[in-house]
Amino acid sequence: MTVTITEIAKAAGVSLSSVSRALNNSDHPMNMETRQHILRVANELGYQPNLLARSLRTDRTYTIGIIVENIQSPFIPPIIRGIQDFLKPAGYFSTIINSDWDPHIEADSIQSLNNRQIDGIIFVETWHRSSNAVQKMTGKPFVFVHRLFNARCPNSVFPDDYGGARLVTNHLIRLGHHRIAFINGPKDWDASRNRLRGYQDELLASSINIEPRMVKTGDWEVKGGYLAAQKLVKLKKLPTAIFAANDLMALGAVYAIQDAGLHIPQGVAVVGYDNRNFTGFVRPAITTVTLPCYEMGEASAKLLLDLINDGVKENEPIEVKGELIVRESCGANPGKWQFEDDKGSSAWREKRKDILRRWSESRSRAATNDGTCL
Amino acid sequence: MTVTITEIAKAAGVSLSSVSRALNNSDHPMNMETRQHILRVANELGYQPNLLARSLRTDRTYTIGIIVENIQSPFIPPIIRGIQDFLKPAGYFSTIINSDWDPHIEADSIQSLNNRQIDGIIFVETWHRSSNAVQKMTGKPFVFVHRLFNARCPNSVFPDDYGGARLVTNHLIRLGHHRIAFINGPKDWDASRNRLRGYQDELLASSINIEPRMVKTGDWEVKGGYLAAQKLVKLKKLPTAIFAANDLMALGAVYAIQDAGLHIPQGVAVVGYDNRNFTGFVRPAITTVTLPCYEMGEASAKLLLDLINDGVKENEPIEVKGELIVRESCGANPGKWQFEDDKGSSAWREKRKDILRRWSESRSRAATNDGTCL
DNA sequence: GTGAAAGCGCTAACAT
DNA sequence: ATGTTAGCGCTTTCAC
Repeated sequence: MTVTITEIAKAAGVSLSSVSRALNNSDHPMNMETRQHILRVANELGYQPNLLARSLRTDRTYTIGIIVENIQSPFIPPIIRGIQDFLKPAGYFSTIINSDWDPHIEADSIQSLNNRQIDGIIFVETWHRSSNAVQKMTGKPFVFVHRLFNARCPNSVFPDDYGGARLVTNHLIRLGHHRIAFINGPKDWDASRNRLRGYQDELLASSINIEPRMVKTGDWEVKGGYLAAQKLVKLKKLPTAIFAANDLMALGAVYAIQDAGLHIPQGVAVVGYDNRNFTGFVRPAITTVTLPCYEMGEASAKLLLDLINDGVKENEPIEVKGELIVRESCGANPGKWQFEDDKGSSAWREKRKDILRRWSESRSRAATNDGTCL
Repeated sequence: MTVTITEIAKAAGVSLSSVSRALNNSDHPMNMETRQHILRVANELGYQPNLLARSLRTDRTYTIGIIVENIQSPFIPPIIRGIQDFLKPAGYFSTIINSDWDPHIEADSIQSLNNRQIDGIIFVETWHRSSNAVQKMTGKPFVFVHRLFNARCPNSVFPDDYGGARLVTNHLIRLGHHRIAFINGPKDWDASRNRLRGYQDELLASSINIEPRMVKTGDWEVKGGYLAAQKLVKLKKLPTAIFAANDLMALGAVYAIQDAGLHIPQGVAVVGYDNRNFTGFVRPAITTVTLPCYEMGEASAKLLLDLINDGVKENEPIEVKGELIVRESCGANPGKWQFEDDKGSSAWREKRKDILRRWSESRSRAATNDGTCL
């Protein structure tokens, strides 16, 4: 018993087109009273538009596809949330697909999304060229966000890893460190290259020698950080600070330093990168730079919307800056540290205040829930 | 220049209906050769079906809605992944919406999803009755998964918190512990109630007295675990083991025990609950029980599919069991511990092997990428 | 076994 | 300012 505009037309004693015009707030000239009348009738009948039918006519679904590596990866959910928060006011929904790094799955996904007539696609954490797949896009716009290799391409959004690394290095130098070691990620990653460059350039800017033996390569994991730091701690001239290119390796470095009988930050200071959730509640809490996932999500959504609406084909790549989060492990906050809850990314924290208020309201309502459901 | 079945019909010299029948593998009787011919022509023309148009006719979109509290919450992504992995072979896509615990947002979301003619909805981590909202569902099936309060309702999937707590308590008793303390979550949560019951029943089953002073209430966060354990450590008769109702509180307990100058697990053993990612790489690595998110996702997807296809209205609630993950903090693995990577939930690990293989293949391809994109 | 035709619910020319 | 009509691309009854 779904009510259609035909029903409304009959009930209101007008034509289909008038109903359509009223409901869509069309700029076609129209009598204010009939419009009000139609709206009232639609409301009384409990009209719900069939967006499928509308989309079939208008060639716009207000749905985008988000193709991610794996929704369980740590950086993906905040990126998605940024996208969705930006897209929601514009009336867009999003369909999320995991590619598991598989070009075939990715190609199939693109095709399926196209068959569903989506308005555009955001690729999150991909790297390959998807050339075959993208050709099937039949002219729909698409955007890359946090592309892990060769990040700089048109219509893409990526983190300012170079700037973030300079932030960290500068912070350590200001704290008086001159012997700063660097534990990098695998060499072929853009993030590794850019963070290394930032580290080096900032040392140069302060006229500090870059010593190759102070730079080790890890694997992005705790273990790699541990092994690298173990070597650093055995150097004749000990580094006074270690900058790890991500938080997991920073944690590994912390362990290696502790196992060597040294204290953090007094013996060796440690800084990480990414602002993973655990950095706020491990001991010592780890100073780091945010990987601005939420903000990258927002930026990519904005970019896609521009592409959909304006038809500008090629935009400059967009670089999003991270923010230094000073905790215990760098030594800048001696004795001042308190536990930090496990509450997600930084731009998100702003939004969260509001949500927390609603949550507690809702909670009190739930407490009086009689236990039956529905 | 999109090609439609009309095009195909012309090119193949047959009627629309034949094309449709051929493409849909209809069971309508049909000449094998014409079918083959049509399929060939469709393929040559690069035909892509317009699923919107099909759905408008068939009243089935092969799309479901997933309404989550917040996609950034730790347990949500693995649940989503479980849902999507189960739904994918059946050809379903999913649209994800954040409700931020707000009943109004939830109601709006349900309405929007209905307007888009989705086939069903999975509610993830909700609790309120959504009564107004659900009435707008116009008969579409829906399922609750990991409902946080009053979990047991028809067509719902929830974790076996009771059984998990018994698993932990039994494990500790077998390790020789008799004085086992419990740090619970806030009292009004189902998870708190059920985990407490499991703890108590397992003690009773081993004829161990339940001492009220051994049970403290926390806030699910590191800080609450810390404060609760601080009190426990000051008791005249020290507990030899502390079971915290989640991993964050277990970590807080670890800190409190360490701050009291005791060792883990020799002085006091600690066990958590949930199997959060950090439990594998903090020191000591925390023994815990998995919250079976991925599996709950799968179960809820299966349930929804049954609801969509069979029209059975009310199914028994489904309880999903967790699994004990023995690490360092309980003392069962002295000296055997190695770093554990940050790699997500347990059922997921199985699937991951395959994916990792594809990743490395893909990586080598990426390494030879010339840097241009698209 | 094949084709003609109706219509899913809606929008947008094109009339009036 | 309102109404009539022709589709969007597809499935499915109904006729032959």
